[in-house]
Amino acid sequence: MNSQSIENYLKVIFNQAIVTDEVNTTGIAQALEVSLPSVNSMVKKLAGMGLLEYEKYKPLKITEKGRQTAAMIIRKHRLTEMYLVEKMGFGWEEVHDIAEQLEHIQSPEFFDRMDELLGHPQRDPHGSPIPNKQGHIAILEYRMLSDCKPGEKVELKALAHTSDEFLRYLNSKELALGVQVQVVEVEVYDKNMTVDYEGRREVLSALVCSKLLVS
Amino acid sequence: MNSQSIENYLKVIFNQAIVTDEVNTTGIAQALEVSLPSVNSMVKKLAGMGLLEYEKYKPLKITEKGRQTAAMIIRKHRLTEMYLVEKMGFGWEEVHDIAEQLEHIQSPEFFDRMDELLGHPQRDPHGSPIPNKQGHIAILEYRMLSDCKPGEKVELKALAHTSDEFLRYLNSKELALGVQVQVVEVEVYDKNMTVDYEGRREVLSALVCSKLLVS
DNA sequence: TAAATTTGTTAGTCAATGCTAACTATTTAA
DNA sequence: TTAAATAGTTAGCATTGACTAACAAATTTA
Repeated sequence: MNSQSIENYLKVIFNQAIVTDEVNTTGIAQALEVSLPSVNSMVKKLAGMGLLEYEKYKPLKITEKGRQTAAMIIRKHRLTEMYLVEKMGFGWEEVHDIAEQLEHIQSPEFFDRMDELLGHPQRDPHGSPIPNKQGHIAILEYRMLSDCKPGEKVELKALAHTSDEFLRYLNSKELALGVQVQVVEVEVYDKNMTVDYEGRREVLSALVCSKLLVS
Repeated sequence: MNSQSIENYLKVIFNQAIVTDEVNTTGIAQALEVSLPSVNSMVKKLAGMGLLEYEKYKPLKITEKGRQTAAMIIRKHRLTEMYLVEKMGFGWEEVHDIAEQLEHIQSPEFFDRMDELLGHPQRDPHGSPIPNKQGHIAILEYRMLSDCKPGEKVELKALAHTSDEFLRYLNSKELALGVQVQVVEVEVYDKNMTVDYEGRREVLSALVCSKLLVS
C-alpha cells in the first residue's frame, strides 16, 4: 500500500543504515536527488508510519518494521535482476533500471514465481544477497581484492559497486563472477595490481580492486 | 513520459472508441471508477497534448496520435499477459492485475525481449490481438458461438469478456482457446446451447455463448 | 571559544490528480 | 413541447510529493 516514493526513500535509508547505523538527512537527499526539505517532510511521514525513529536534529534510525519493509523491496529488486539475467538474457549492466521499476509491482505471486523459476537464488547477478521472504539477509563476508597479497588465488564473488560504467568496464576485461583470479604483483607506489585470470594478465587500479569482492 | 494516470485514461478511451467511434465522459468515469469532474479535467489535458479532440458538450474523438499511444500501452499489456502465461506458468485468470501494473514499465528492451522470447505472438492468452510495434492491430473477424446453428463445428478462438469470474467459470468447464466445439441443440425459449467438446456435453447460457468467439 | 560552515527545519508554494457542490446543456419522455 | 432526467462543466478544495527562501541548530575550524 506504500507509494513508490515511500518505497524509494525506505530503500535508500535501509542501504545507508547498513553502512552506518545512524542515517542523516543529507545523505538521503543526495541519493534520491531531492531537496533537503523534501526529505525532512518524508522522514516525518515515515516516522509517523512507524518505519523510522525521528527526533529533531538527531540522526535517523530505521525501526525493525522499516528494515523488514525495505528488505522486501530489495528482495523484489534483486530477484528481478536475477530473473532478467537468467531467464531473459539481459546483461548485468542492463538490469538495474528495469528492476528499479519492477520492484514496485504489487503482486507476491509474481515474485514468488520468479523465485521458484530461479530455484530460490541466494544472490543477484552482482553477488548481492537476496533477502528471503522473512526479510532475513545472509551476510556474506567477502574480502576486497585490494586486500589480497601477491600469490593469492581467489574467486570473484560480488561487487561493491554496480554502476553501468563499472559493469561495462568489467565486461571489457571479461571479469565476471566466478572467475578465478591470481594476484601476481602489487605496485607499492599506487597499489595497482597485476592479476592473472582466464589465461590473461591485466593491471587493475586500486579503485577497481577495492570494488571486487572475493573469497 | 506520460503518467500512469494518463496511460490509464488513454487505454479506456481507446477501448471505448473501438465500440463506438465517439466516446462519452460518463463511460470513462465508470470504467476508471472516478468522478465526472476528474474525467473532465483529464480530458482537457489529453486534448491539450493532442491525444484527443475535445469540444464542450460534444462527444470525444481520439486522434491518430492518441490511438497510436494507446496501442503501445495495450501492446505492453497483452505481451505481458502472454509472457506470464507462456513463460511463467500463470493461469489466464491470474494475469490481468499483474499486466495492469507492468504495462506502465518504461523499457522498450524489456517488452522487446518478451516479444522475442514468445516468438512474436499475434494474440494474448484471451485471444485478443497484440498490436505490433507500429501500433497496428490485426482485426480478427470471429463469430459469437451464440450465432452458430446446431450441427456446426467451430473452434474457440477468443473471448469477448475476460473477467476473473468468467475465466474461472470457463476453467471449471475446461473450456480453453483451441477447443473444438460442436453445437448440438439450441433451446428456442432461452437460447441455451447444448454443446459437445473434448468428449463432454455441456449446456451453456446465451450470455456465455455470446462471449465465446469462434471460427 | 567565537566565527564559519554544514546540517536540519519551517513556512509557504506548486503541479498532478483526485474529490464534492452547484450549475448548465442536452436528451428523453410525459 | 415542456418537464424530468441525464450528461457535462465549473469552481473550489484536499492530498501527495516536490520546490525555494529563510532560519536555527550542530559541528568544525581558525
